[in-house]
Amino acid sequence: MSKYTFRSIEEKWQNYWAQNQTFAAKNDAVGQPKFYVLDMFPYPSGAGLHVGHPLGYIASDIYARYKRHKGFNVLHPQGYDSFGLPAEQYAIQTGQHPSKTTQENIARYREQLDRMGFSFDWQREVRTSNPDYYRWTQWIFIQLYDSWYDTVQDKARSISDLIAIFEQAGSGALNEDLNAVLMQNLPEELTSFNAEQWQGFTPEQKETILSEFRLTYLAESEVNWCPALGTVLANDEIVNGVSERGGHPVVRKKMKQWSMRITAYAQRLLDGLENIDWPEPLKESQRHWIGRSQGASVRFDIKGHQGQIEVFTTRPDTIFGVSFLTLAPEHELVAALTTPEHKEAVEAYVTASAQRSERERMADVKTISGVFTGAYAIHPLSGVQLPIWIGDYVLAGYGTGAVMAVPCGDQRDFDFAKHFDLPIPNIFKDISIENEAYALKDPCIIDQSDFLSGLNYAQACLAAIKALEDCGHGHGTINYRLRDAVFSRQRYWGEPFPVYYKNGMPQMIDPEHLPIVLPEVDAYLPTEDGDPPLGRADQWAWDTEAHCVVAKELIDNKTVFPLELNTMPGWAGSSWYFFRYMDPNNQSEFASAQALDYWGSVDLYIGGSEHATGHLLYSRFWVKFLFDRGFIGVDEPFKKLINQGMILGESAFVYRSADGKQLVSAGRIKDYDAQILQSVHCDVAMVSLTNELDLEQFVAWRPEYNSAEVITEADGTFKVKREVEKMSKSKFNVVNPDDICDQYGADTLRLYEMFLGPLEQSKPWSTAGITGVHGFLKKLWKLYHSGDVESFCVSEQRPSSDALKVLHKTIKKVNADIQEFSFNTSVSTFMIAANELTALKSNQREILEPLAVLIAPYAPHIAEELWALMGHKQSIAAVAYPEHDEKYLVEATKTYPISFNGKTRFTLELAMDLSKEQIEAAVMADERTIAQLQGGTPKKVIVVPGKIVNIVG
RNA sequence: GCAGAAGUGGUGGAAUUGGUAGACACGCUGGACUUAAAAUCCAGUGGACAGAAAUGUCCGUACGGGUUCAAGUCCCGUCUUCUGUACCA
Repeated sequence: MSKYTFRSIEEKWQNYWAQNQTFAAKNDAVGQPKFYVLDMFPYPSGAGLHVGHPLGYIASDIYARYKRHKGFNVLHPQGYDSFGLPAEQYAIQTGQHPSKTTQENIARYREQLDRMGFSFDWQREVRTSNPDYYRWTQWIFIQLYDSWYDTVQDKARSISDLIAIFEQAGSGALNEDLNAVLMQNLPEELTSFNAEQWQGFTPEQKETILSEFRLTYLAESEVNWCPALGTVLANDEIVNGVSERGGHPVVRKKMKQWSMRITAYAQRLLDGLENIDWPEPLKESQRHWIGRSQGASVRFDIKGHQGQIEVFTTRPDTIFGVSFLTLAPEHELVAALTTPEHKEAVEAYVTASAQRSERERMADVKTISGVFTGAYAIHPLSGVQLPIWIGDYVLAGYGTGAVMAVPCGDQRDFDFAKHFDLPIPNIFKDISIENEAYALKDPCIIDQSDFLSGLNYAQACLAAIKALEDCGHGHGTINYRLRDAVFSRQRYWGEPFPVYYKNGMPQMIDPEHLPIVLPEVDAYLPTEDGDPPLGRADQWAWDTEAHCVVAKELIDNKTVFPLELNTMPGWAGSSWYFFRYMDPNNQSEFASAQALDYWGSVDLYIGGSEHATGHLLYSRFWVKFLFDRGFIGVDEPFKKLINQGMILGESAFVYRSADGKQLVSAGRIKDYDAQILQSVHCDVAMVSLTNELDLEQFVAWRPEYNSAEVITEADGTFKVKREVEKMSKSKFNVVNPDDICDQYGADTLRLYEMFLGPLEQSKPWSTAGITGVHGFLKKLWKLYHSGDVESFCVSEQRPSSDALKVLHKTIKKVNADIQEFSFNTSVSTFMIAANELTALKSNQREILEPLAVLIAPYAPHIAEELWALMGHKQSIAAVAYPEHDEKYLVEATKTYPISFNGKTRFTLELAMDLSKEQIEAAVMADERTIAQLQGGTPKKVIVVPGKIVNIVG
């Protein structure tokens, strides 16, 4: 009866927690502090969970349980990021509806998660593909569409405010930044208008202007289009200019797509990083992604031409070092500028670089290429004529797609100038630019630069900007690398847009008629015309009278209109899900003000670092937007973030000869020419802990080796070679947590995953050490049991001071460890405690009750069982976490009374813990120090066994 | 190239943040129990040298310097490995 039967214990308590709603969070806990612990929710893939997935969940669960013991009202929910590509790919191949696949996968995930004893509040589960959920994703989209960013108040406001401004005062009421927006993309007649002119614009003209301000807008943007596959590909789906799957050619194609104006928030996204507790590397990569650089915008007039070329530079101090301009091949002025005699060469160059993929261009940085346009720009300060070149080292996507080339100060400009034999004026005093450009800003003086000569970098920048502003050819500015985010996907399995088109203009559907539910289609592929999969839906038109989705054939462009065919990207649903957990069943709002106010932001967020510039940036953007518009009260979603490391797999390789006729054991490969041997993955399930392969199983799995000659080790075994790789189905190195739970139990799995090493570090999975952790749990169990029959036995006697010391030492360490997220060392601490208490044969209630609570966050099942055996009726989850008492830890203090020569007493503060005997021996042994000791009471005495090293004070 | 993190026994990893390096665990070796195996328990386990033994001495935290009574920890330089990112003007 009383062996540690983990299977039945774990099942019992998992059922108990589910039935009693032990971990339900309250939205109205008066007077109780709240704590919100969140995991990055998973995409439910068909492969199920492997042992790497739970690592972060175990850590967050320990913390959540710990906080409950500490008296917090803890919100610890879980859900699914259930829109996504794999389910759609599977649908394309099999015709099975992605929603069915997704539901099956979720069921499997849930089963696996339940076995590990997580304290999730499942009442609050959310799924991004659920219409009740994406209804609010659509709602947020509409709010973004109905908003603009006011750079004066530095926040998003309703678009109706902007319309009111235009109606009252026209575009003149806008500040400089906002006016610049008007100048950028609009036809000239719309760039400046007064109130009457605004009133006179057609609705289309008004909309064209407004869409320059809306936080989500339709724009022509470039995509990677693969005609053969009939779909758009992401950058990482393209390898060497052809599609990863099938190797079909990919072209860049402009398509009308929704974009998110995240650039409006660039500065605030940067500033916000200062106030959140995130790992520095992750903040660093967000900073880099946002890529703020300060400099100047300079406009060059063009000889014999109307327009201007605008460039961005971080070095306005080098303005007199400019010897030519370079445009990106895609620059809009290229065609207009090029003189007839250079037309042919320029066109050839532009076509050639258009055919090179972006990746190719980036990879190939060494080759210098370019072509002269025949046109000249006028230097705004000196009036000198500067040749205008085209070069593909200038990127269309950064800055203005044009640079002022300063060969003496920039290595790329220098190389370009050398290659095409362009002048390289030196504007740095006493610095040689014979062989390379001088790119440093600091210890140099500007020379040969008119009024800038003699100034240093900072002075020259200010003076140059002032001069440019005075002559109307530039101004100081800040440039960001961050681009607006394309928000349309030509896919089926994503949120439909709440948008229909009236005369080609997008219209939002009234939020009260949401959700717009994903329609049925006959296949999950694009249409023959290249429309996205939603183009196949029959029921896909909007009836503006009945306010519902109707059949496409009813479209009459009077009351029934076509709906948007794109869907939203994966990050749409994941950018706000953490708010939905607060009030998951709300039918009238995405969450109630009361719930949002109570829970605020996520106190602790645990997940992988791969989301640094995706999910974690977009979420911050949406949260700041929702904050601006007054829907929520916080402007950062995640106060503290921890990246758990990845658990890697240990792949196993079998060596075979190239013709497959021989299999060679790992220890014998040195006898063979390495050239002719190949390694192939084999399933780790067929390999023992000593790397021995079960050949029978292997041959059954791979019958092609049925007749192969097997070269074994001397002892007749066949060994594989191990290598650490990412865990993946295709590498046959996946370890399923279910198997571990079957063999050792969930508590062992939880402790072992923590024991493997620091949470934030990546580490290979190896089952080798798991028996140690399992043995510890058995030892713990035995502490509460006695005798040969191992019956439950806890003594009511007072424990010894040694036992109390062990307990309080453990309490102190574990409390400190949890607060620092060093879960690995607290597992060791538990093991030490169990060893010491076993040695002391200490089984008193006063020791064993706190011990059970202490371990409950880590190994909740066994803790609950022991707690119940000790006669408690309520779950251990509600018990206060033990606090240590210093009085049991006397030896940890560093103050010792010392007497020698029979009479004198001193109180010494020591640099390390030593016994009284050791200190006295040291004092007596060191005659040199006795005089010093007699002179007063030293502050600090450095003692190592046997001698005193130093006395301070 | 740039940025960030790291380098400790056969292995995973500890080290109170400057105080006896190698906790804890795996593995290995020996022992107890057993007909035997498994399980369990006990002991040993960084290296070298000396000793029958307890024990002692020296060397040891990637490498080379430095600061300090004292350095895995702090400073300078070098090497290596990961992880991002990249013609960013």
